[in-house]
Amino acid sequence: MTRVRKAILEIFRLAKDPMTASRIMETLSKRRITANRTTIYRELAFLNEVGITREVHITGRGRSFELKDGHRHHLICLSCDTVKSIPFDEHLDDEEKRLLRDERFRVLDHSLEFYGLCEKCVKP
Amino acid sequence: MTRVRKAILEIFRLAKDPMTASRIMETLSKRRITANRTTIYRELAFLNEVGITREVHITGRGRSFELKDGHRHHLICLSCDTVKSIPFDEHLDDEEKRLLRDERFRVLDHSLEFYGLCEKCVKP
DNA sequence: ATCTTTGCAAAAGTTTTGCATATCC
DNA sequence: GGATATGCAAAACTTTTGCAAAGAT
Repeated sequence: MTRVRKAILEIFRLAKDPMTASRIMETLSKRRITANRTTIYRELAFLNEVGITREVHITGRGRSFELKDGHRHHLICLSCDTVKSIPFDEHLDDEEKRLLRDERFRVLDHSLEFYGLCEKCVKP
Repeated sequence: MTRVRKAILEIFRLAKDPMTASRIMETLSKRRITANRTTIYRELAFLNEVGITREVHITGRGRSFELKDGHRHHLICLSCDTVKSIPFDEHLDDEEKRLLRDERFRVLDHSLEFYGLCEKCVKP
């Protein structure tokens, strides 16, 4: 458990959104923590490999990462650009079973993002 | 309907996978069609804006694009790296209704990718 | 002492911008 | 002719690589 790793994990803990490499760099420098770009990319690769984080792709934000916890899906507001993470949806279990049966595809993981209007933006 | 646009649309028609900008550039040059990088990025942006294509993100492949047709979801094999597009799954309608009711989030679009093992790779 | 992480410099890869020219209808 | 598309050069941004030094257990 090293200096940079600790700092990055702390950022992930506080983050409400999936974080890109460059947002992590910005956040680190705001906190006056120096860390090289290379180190950050390597750390992100490491955290992914060992299964602490997972990769997320949101249109318009590029490659991002988030902690692996119960929140697997995302509600992305096209108007205010906020991202809300929501818990796993059981509907997909049925679909995954169907894919194994009909397509003979064994699902190991999935990624699901909803794009639309959040509560604040849907009203006005 | 111009030279480059026609060529790119033809590539999308023949493509079985979502295509990245650089794969489109490679394909064009294989066919001895000259087109500038800039033009390709602008053309991809245009096709997206007018709704002919849509953006797709597949982990390990970066930003890709595909024609908008009935095939909205993807089965991505983690072993042989092939991508199969499959039709829309109605299970999500229920989930989208639930999100409107419980989260007050109005879904306008979504992105769903399954990662796992395809028929060929699941056997051995 | 050994294995892992870090920094640095440099390269490779991706995407965007501004401006001038060509093409389309 | 006027709008739109294209090419070029350059810049900005993102990610990776190789090697040497520092840090962790």
